[in-house]
Amino acid sequence: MTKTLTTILRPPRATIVDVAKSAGVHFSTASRALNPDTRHLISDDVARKIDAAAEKLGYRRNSMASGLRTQKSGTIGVVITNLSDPLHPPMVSAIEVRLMAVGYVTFVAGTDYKRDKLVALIDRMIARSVDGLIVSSFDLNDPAVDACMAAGIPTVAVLRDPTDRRISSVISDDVAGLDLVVTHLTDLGHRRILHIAGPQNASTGRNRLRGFQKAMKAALGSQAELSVVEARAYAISEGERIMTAVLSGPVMPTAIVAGNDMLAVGCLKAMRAAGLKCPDDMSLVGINDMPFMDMITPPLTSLRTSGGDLGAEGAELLIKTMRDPKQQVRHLVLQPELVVRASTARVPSETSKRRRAH
Amino acid sequence: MTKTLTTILRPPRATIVDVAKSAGVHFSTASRALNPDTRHLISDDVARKIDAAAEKLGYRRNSMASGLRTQKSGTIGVVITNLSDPLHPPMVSAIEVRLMAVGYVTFVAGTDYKRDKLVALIDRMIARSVDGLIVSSFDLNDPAVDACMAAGIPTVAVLRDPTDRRISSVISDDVAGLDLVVTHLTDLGHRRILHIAGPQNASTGRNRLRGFQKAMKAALGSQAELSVVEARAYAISEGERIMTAVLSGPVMPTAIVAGNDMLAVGCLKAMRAAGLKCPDDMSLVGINDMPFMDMITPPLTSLRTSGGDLGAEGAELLIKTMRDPKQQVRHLVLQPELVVRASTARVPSETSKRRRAH
DNA sequence: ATGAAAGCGCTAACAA
DNA sequence: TTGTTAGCGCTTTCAT
Repeated sequence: MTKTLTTILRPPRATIVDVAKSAGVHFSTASRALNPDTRHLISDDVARKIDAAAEKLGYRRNSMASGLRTQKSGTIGVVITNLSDPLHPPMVSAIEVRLMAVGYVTFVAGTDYKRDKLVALIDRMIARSVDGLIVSSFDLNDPAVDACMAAGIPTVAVLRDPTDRRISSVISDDVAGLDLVVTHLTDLGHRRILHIAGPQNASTGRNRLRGFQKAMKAALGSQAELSVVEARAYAISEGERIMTAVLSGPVMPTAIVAGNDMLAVGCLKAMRAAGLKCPDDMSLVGINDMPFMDMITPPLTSLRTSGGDLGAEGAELLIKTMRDPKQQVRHLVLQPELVVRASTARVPSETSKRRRAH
Repeated sequence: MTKTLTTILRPPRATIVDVAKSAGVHFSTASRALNPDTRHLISDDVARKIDAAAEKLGYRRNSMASGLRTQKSGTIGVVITNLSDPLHPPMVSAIEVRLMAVGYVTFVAGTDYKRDKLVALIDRMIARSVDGLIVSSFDLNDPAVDACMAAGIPTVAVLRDPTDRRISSVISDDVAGLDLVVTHLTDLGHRRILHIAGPQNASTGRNRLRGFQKAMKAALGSQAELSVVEARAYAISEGERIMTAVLSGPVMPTAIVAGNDMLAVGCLKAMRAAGLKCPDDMSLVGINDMPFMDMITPPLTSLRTSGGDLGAEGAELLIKTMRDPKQQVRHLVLQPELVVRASTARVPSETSKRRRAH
């Protein structure tokens, strides 16, 4: 009478031994039959008998026991900065769906842009023996990559390229994208364009800034008036803070290229607060084309990067790397697309400005 | 020479035996020292020696081995409908953060509102020996609950109440919330109010409809003109489809209460397409107050339910249930708050309507 | 094609 | 306080 009430009511999970007994075979035979990779070693009718027994007993392989033996957990860690940035959910979903299809489950966790949280999370994932890691929060030359490598865990960077030659990455082509953006704006007559750059320790921040500078030079040559301010984070509040400062400054840009949509939304708030009309007084472009950016006022012109594609390609790359660890390091660069909406307009001429002042 | 190159370069993870050897103690002593619950059994200096050895070797407990032994995996399954509904990320984050703090990691997966995906996911989570489950996609009287109970897994429902007496839940008080909404609208003079109800197999859909009807009767008595149409899903496309149909119908409501914000956004799109102005021609209220609802045009009046609170309370409840399985089943009901923005206005009088027609 | 046996790394009951 | 031992459920090598 040592068993608890619940144990009596709910029989413990069936093991292969139970299945084997019920089918009248040795448990290792049952193990082989129940395992796709070894099933061919077993005669058809015996295998079927074992299947029947397993079915009858509601057998499910104990993943911890098999993992302990095989040194594979069947789990993948997904580390992102912040689930609440709308770019991430489609990415995470795509990763999850793709990996689920090949039998993995995913641990998802967010770092909140905190370096030490990233390190702690990766450590935890390693302790959990994840079979692979997808990380979208590496900084440039991030030391956290070392931890992954030291643990020998196949890792791919998504949305960030830590520029570590040991790991594959999938990113959006920010340089090409910024060219699209800048060309769009200069075509509309803008010359004084301000870039609110993302954090420069993130590859996105750097690449976009680089792309901006390159495109400005290409479009305007020496005429280009390059002005840039660096945001401390990809956050609405940062966009708001910076834009507020800019608006109280001496020289006003005619267009803003925000480092991402969150920053753009912040800009919009600041403009609104200052009584400035977008795009009449100032044009604004975001990056990522997050959900709902078509619903805000004005609908935001943005560089579209499909989170789903990023995630799917990242998962694919990880699967390849896990299957063959000698797999060559690859860097996928997806092409973004400029979605022109109503936040960008022809630069206001001095005359029209005067007219509107009435 | 059987070892592969990588194995030679990267020594296998240190085990408790390695630590024990290095510290000159028996491995079970090391196990005790390394385990918070049993550490007090070990003398301080020996424990410190073991810590040092563990540190030196970079020891990390093998969670599969210890899980196999203790029958606890240290993992929690989180099943939601759809990560891309902006209500969910804050909820998931809150869950993750709270559970992480007590040592769990979370598997997150989405069902896409598909019944069979829910069943498959739960099955998979059970196979993975999750120690607990948080599910926000149960239908009313969902048979999937049986699977959780049969497996003896502590489970809590969040955002949905399957009304199964065996499981705890955390939901928002929809009846009280709808009363807030309806009162707001009737105070503005609205009488012909249409409710676009969520799917009636979801508790949210039902409770909101019930709350709507009750509040309408309470506010308008027999005057109440109750009209309701049921959406097939909480999706923008559904809101758009339904609203389009309504707008081509014979009798026009003066206000819409959408089953959630996604439906509301759909409504807005349809109104816009039909050249109708919100709120001048028609008022609109959403539910959930998702992120960015303050940025759309017009800023949406919505019933705020904090995804973060829901998640945090759900995690709390799960932790309690896991600690003490005999814990009484509890149903938490959080109070929503009406956030009045610009999508609701005084009902247009016939005269003002005529005037605007010029 | 199947059976036998060892062992993955850990925890916990029992002994000393 | 520490050591001994068994065994969680599974895969896999070796033997038959």
